Formats: sequence, structure tokens, C-alpha cells
Amino acid sequence: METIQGMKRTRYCGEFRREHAGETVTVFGWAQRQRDLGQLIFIDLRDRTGIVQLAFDDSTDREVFDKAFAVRSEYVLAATGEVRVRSSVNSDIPTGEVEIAVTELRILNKAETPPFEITENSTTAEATRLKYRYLDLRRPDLQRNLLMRHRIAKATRDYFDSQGFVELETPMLIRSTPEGARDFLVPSRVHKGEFYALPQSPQLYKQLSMVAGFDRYFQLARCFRDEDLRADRQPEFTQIDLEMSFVDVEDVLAIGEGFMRHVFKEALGRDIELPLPRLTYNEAMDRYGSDKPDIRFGMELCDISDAVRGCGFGVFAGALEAGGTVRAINAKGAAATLSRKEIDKLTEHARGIGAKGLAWIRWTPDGVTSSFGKFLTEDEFAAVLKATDAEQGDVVLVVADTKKSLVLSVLGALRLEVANRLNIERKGLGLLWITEFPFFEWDPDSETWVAMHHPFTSPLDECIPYLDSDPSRVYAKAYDLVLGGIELASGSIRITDPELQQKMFRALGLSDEESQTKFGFLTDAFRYGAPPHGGMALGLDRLVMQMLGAPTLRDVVAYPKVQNMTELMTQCPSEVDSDQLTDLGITLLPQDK
RNA sequence: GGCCCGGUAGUUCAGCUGGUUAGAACGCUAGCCUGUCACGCUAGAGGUCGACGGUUCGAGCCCGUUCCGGGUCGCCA
Repeated sequence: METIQGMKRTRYCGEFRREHAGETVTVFGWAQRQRDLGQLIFIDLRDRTGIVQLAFDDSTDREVFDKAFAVRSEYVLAATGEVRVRSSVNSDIPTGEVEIAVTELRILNKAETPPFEITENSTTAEATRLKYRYLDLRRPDLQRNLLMRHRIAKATRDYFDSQGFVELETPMLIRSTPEGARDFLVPSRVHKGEFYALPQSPQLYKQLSMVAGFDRYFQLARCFRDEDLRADRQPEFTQIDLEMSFVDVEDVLAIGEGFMRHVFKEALGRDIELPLPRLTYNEAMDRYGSDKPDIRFGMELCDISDAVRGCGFGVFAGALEAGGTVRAINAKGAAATLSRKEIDKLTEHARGIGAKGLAWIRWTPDGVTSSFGKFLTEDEFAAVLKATDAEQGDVVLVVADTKKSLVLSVLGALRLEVANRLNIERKGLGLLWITEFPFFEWDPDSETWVAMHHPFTSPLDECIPYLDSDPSRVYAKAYDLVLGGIELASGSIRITDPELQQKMFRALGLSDEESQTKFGFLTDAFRYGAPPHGGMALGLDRLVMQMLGAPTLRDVVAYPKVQNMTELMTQCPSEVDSDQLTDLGITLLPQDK
């Protein structure tokens, strides 16, 4: 092993071009591959910018040549030599016209054979790569992803700074307010038996910062939620968190749109047309069966209730009589792909998410087959075909239920499932706002109205009279930003009227004492002059994922956790010394297993 | 917690109806090779078939349990 003493990098590996020929340079990096041709050795030297070829031949000192002979994959090297034009050009790489004729080579560190090759588009199982994440991160695709993440974060800070936002850091050790997601708890050593929580979001602090007069706040905030993972959900993640004073919904949306335009332009060079399309929550549910609709393809839901009202099919008639609905999606041209067997699988899928069943029409060149056609009159069936715009080649999937919300959500999920199975092409970014969310949703378990948002969300002005009389008619000044079928951002205008806030707490079943204990500091603050304010939070990880077209968040997070909430590299979480627990006043209960 | 998919050399995979000593490619090791760039050629090493138990004369293959990884539902105000 040798030291780097006296050597200084001239240029990164990926930067060498024909015009550098003749220069004497020093490079550092990892040996991607060594090719030994006997009297001739080549080493591909790699750093985060790319690869440059080191050449050793009969003009090379014997000692240097022997050292090159001993180089293996992933050795860490320093090399000095003259840049020269190659006798045989490699047009596949940007540096392929030149090579470095090495006069000094130092092996800065050796490397064991890595458990998988450091190459782009690795086929190695993700679990293996995550165990050796530091090797995985050497791969060009992940390097590019994380460099892109850096650029996006930089563009974010630039944009909000240019719009007069101030970046404030909010605490990581905060009071637990177990309303929404589960908190991660941190035991207090000084106050035994008491706990901090890690923030699920800086929500309350950013609102307090508005009371403090900062007017416009933003932060790239680490957030923590102790809930199960998904491809687009990690237990810790980064939010682009912002809050603005003296604003209403339109002002926040304008900033959000301006940000999206800026970040897409800066990071991808892509232009976004403003204003972004908008759907109200109800429109989104009616047309796509989702509050985060993927609008990059069609297959919208259609209401066939009128076509089948009073028909002889008990499932449809029964649902409608009980105040339900019958809706359908038309998978255009899917008859060839979706066999009876495939439809059965979709039926299973639909049952799995709450549907009682799935009715269908399949129109092949051989004719129309249907699970329910025989129960309908010819006119009724024709009306269904018309309402769903069905033609030869189509498959129509129908869901009926007494609960409209169930019908919509099942069809919304089937729409995505079918689109995936058919490999339907997505066009555009699918960027849009969802507005006018309902304020409450009915929870059949507790038989109460529960908030769809946090309790500081302001109702639409015209809905305030219905707060007590008819919660179903109350809509919120809340909005989501959807990108390619995932919820990218969520925000609202907040309540600043202490009386209205109290009313909200009560409407959500919190007693005055409870709300005072949990949120007293906020309501107290609001008594000292709270400006009207609102904001939103955008998932940075999800933004990067969508901008790169990555299939999972793990591809854009440097050190992600896997589904069971562990990290495969460091093996956390882990047990701790009993001394540590004693210090915290914690005794563990015996665990199963 | 439910449902679905997967686990065989370091890596990616094959392995028939349960039947002799579990194969291939890449990687690795050694030798040869002066223009390679996925170098080439020759030889070699490398396996707890995730684990445990069961069925069987015999299990990589069948059954049960379990562990690990992925997707999804619940959950995520």
C-alpha cells in the first residue's frame, strides 16, 4: 500500500478528451477492470465521472508494469502519465479517443473481490446490493440518481430563496402527538419515563414560525413515520416543507407550480406548461376512482347505473335500490390479452380490495360474452355497451355496490392493474392538482366523522355553517399535487381563528382538556396575533423518483431501509446494552419468538 | 396482521415424472498472449440446494413449520 503524498488530481477520469493529448496528468480512482495482454496491460480507471484507460507497454518502467500486473478489480489507484491519442479508438465511451501512458502508478489500497460486479444495470438481487450498499452506490446508475437528487435539492433551495423564503431548522426531538401515523419515540434519560418523538413533519413548528413573523418558510426536512413500507414509502424521508403568511389557496398553488416548473427546468431541462390542470377531489374520484389519479392514460370510469336500473340482474338492481351505484371501465382492445382466466385473476384482485365480485363483458371477433348479459334485456345490454363505448376487442369490467366509495376505489385500483397488465403507454408527466378535499370522512368502525387531514386545516369559507349540522357537506382548503399517479405533495390553508379551531377539535371528538394538553402551545400562540397562513409539503424522495423514472424509492435514497424496517448494511435496529436501558429507566418485557 | 411472488456456486440462472458424482455462463485463481476495451486461449478452484422437521428404499424436487427478500391490502390525521 502506498500513500498519496505529493500527488494532486489534475482532472476527473471521465473528463479526458482529445484536446488533452500531450498533457502530463495525475488521476485517482478505482480499477474497473484490468486487461493483461502479456506485454501490454490496460486498466480502466473509474471515478464518479466515468472511466479513463491507463496503458502500460514496453515503454513503461518494469517496476510500474509489474505493479499494473498485480492490479485487481476495485483496487484504489493513483496514476501519473502523459495523455496520448489511442491507436485504436473506443467510440463507446466519452474518453475513448485518449489514454494515459502511465509513468507512475501507486496502489493506494487493495480490494477483495466484490460480491457483485460494479456495473450499470446490475442484475444482482437487491438484498445483496443493499447489504453492500457502499459498493452498490459505486455503480454509475445509482451515482447518477444521487447526483440528480443533489441537483434537485440545489434547485429547490435556489427557487425558494429567490421567492423570499427563509430556511429554518426545526427540532428533531419533539413532543409526541399521536394523531396520525405512529411516532418513533426517543426515551429521555433525564426525565425517566418520558419520551420525545421524531417529527412526522415540522407542521406545528412551521405554523408557529408564521406567528413569529418569518412570513415565508421552507426546509428540506427529515421526517419519520413508524408505518409499514411500500415501494414509494420509507420510514424516514425528506420533505420540501413550506409555509406562507397572508395567503389563500391560489397563492400557495402558484408557488407550488412555480417550483415544479423551476425544478424540472433546472434538473431535467424540461418545460412544464402552467397553470397545471386541476380536478376537485370528487371529480378525480368519479373519473379515476382515486385521489391521486394517473391521468397519463384514459380508461376512465363510467356510470352505467341508468343503463341497468331495474334490470333483472340482482347484483346490479340490488345495489341501486339500496342507493348504491354501478360503474365500469372499458379496457380498450384488451380482449386479446385478457382471457377468461385473466379476468378471473382480476376478480380475485377486486375481491381482495373489498368488492363482492366483478362483472364483465368480453367482446372478441367471435362475439360478445358476458358474466351478466343473460340477465339483461337486449335493450338494457345495448345501453351498457353504449354507456361504456364498447366495441369489438374491448373488455368491460363492472363493479356494483351499495357503497359508492367502494365501487370507485375498486375500479380505480383495477384501472391501474389492467393498465399494468396491458403495458398501456403513459403520456406526459401526469402532473395535476387535486382540490376541495372533503373535510371529514365517515369511519364505519367508530361510527364517527374523522378528519381527512390534520385538525389545523381550514374549511372552505362557505362550508363553515355546516360544521355542526352536516359534516358531509364540509370541504377543506386542502390540495394535493399528483405526479404520475403518486401523491407528491399535500397542503392546506390553516385555521387561525381560535374559536373555529376549538370547534374543529370538538368536531373531531377531542375534549377541551385533551386539545389543550396536546396542542395548547399552538392555540396559545394563535391568541397573540396569528397571520392567515398556509403551505404544503412535497416529498423530495418521490419527486426524485418520478423525475428519474425509478421504480422504487430505494433507488434514490442513499441508505434505504427494506420492507421489514431494517437496514441490511448496518443491521439496525439492534439490541442495546442493558446499561443503556438502565440509564433510561427502561425494562424490556419478555418478547415472543 | 392478511394475500401473492421469490430463495440452487461469489453473481445470474438451468435442473425432466422424486433416482448414479447437482450443471452453464459470468466472476475468481494460475499459465500463455503487443492494441485490448465484456480482450482472447488453456487449466483449475468454488455448493449446508435459505433453515428445521416430515413422507419415501431414495428429496434440490413432495408435505409442514420457519427465516430472509419483493409487491400489495390493512395502516400511512
